[in-house]
Amino acid sequence: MTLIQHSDLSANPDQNPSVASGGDGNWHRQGKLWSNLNEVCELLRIPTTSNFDDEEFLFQHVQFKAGQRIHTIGQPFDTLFIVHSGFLKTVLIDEFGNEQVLSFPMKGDMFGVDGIHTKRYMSEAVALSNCDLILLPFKKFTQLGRSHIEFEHSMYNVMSRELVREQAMVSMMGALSAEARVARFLVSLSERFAEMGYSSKLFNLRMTRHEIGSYLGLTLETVSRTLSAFNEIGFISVDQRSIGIKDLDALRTLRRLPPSSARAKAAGRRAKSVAAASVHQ
Amino acid sequence: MTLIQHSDLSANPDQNPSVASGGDGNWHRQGKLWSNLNEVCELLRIPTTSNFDDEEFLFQHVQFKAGQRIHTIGQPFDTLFIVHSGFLKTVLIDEFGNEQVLSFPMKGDMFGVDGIHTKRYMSEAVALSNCDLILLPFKKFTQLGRSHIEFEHSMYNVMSRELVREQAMVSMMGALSAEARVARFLVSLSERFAEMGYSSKLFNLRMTRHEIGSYLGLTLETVSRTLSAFNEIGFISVDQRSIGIKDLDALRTLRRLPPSSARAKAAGRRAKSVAAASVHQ
DNA sequence: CGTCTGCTTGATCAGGGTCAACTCAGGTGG
DNA sequence: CCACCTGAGTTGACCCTGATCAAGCAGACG
Repeated sequence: MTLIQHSDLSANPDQNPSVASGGDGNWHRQGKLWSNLNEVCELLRIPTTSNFDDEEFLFQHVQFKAGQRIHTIGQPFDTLFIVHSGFLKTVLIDEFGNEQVLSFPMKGDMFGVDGIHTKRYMSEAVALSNCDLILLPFKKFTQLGRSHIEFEHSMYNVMSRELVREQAMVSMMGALSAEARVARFLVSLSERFAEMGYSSKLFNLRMTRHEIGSYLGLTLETVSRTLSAFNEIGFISVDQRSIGIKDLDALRTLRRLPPSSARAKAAGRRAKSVAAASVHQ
Repeated sequence: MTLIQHSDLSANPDQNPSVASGGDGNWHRQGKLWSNLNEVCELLRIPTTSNFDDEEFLFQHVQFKAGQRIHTIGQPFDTLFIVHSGFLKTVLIDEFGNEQVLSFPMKGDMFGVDGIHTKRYMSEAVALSNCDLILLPFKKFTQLGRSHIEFEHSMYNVMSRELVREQAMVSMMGALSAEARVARFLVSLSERFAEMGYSSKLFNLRMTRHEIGSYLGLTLETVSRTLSAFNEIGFISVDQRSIGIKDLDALRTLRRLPPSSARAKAAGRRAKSVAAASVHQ
């Protein structure tokens, strides 16, 4: 079991968060317990033309503490989750217990979508910090799509966005060098923090080197070495979990190992090539 | 707009059947031009409780010849595609023009989903063989979801399935050795062919070694070498594009190949059960 | 018939995985 | 308060997997 250190906390993860019974009250310490549809859409960064201020649709919040598991692989699916605050990871566990990090959901991200297909979650979600999540019961979700047409579009939108993100991930894993992967990871983190209103120049990693490595298809040693190298070059400053971005542009355009050849070769087919390949060299 | 010769036809797929001729009629050589909702659902391998035999909803087919492009990156999105017959690839093109294969859509697969988010296709789809595709205008798609509830579920289903597939892809690229990737690729192809009613033991690859390599995050040389190695061991037989599966179970459980020194002996003894050999991690 | 593209195979080399030693921070308990 | 422990992180040494470079072959096609 190469599981997480806090597994003791998640000892009772079966206590289904979607129960939504107002009975025990220990999980609403943050005070904010419900969001309306407007807030949800805003959080998801999807445009809403009409006004959903009506209290007709309210969505419950649930809090998790760092280390707790939100859902596990194989658990029956009935709820989607939206991150209101906090940081998480979603992982796949292969046939022999090795975990593969798939994403690091943070404010405005949705997860649990992989459960729709088989009606069971195909991945596991774990809180990396204390989290405030919005529950989006799948039933309610589809109902909403029917009654509010633009919300329906939004949902397709979010799912499509996830798919595009995964595609970009595959592309990165398939083509980029270790340095380029780490660099892009830092850039995307920086941008994410900026979107969330935090500093894009100085932030704290919420995940371990091991988790970063798993996410990027690298070992923790390689991640550590690469960060050190960036630090020496002056691209960033590193102190444990604290990262300072010094030269974002360098990180953004960094690529070692130019995948070579294959260049014009690909366009070959009947050469209707659109491309307009912005060359950088 | 810089598209294929059929772009004019697909630009306006909602028109009634009588228009079908349209002028140049070379694309309806297969005779089958329209499918109803039942056929579409069956093709997508999603259960349908009710009966959609009504001719109310008909979906136009379009044929493409090998090498033709169905859509390109950046092209305005308005249509999803379902493969009725034939083989395709979808590719991402990075900033330097290198192509990364994302999937090999075949009968029953849907593609174009990545266009929903930004209203532009984020990938390019190319026919690897002559293809018969079903057009699913996104407008019609969402309308259907509203009027036929189980169809709506089905659509979420298909999108979720795609996402799960991508996740598995990421996991594979991040964790598996070259041999394991090629082995799994062959297994999944075999299973796909079985589903489609073809032989799972003997089939033809529709894609080049280069495309396989791109899909798996490997070079074409590595793919070629790995296939040759599998051939020597007796897992498969290879002759150019023709693949014969000899030991599916070995391929399925393979993680790492024994060193080439030991490999020669194994091959000599026709040893077949050495499959799940040395494991690391 | 020559050319082109796809495929195979060999030789070489380096990126990054593996193993190991060590430091550091935080938590625990005497 | 300090000794101790544990897990995260850093760094070095080594070496293996798979990329790169290169040569040769076969089938398709104008």
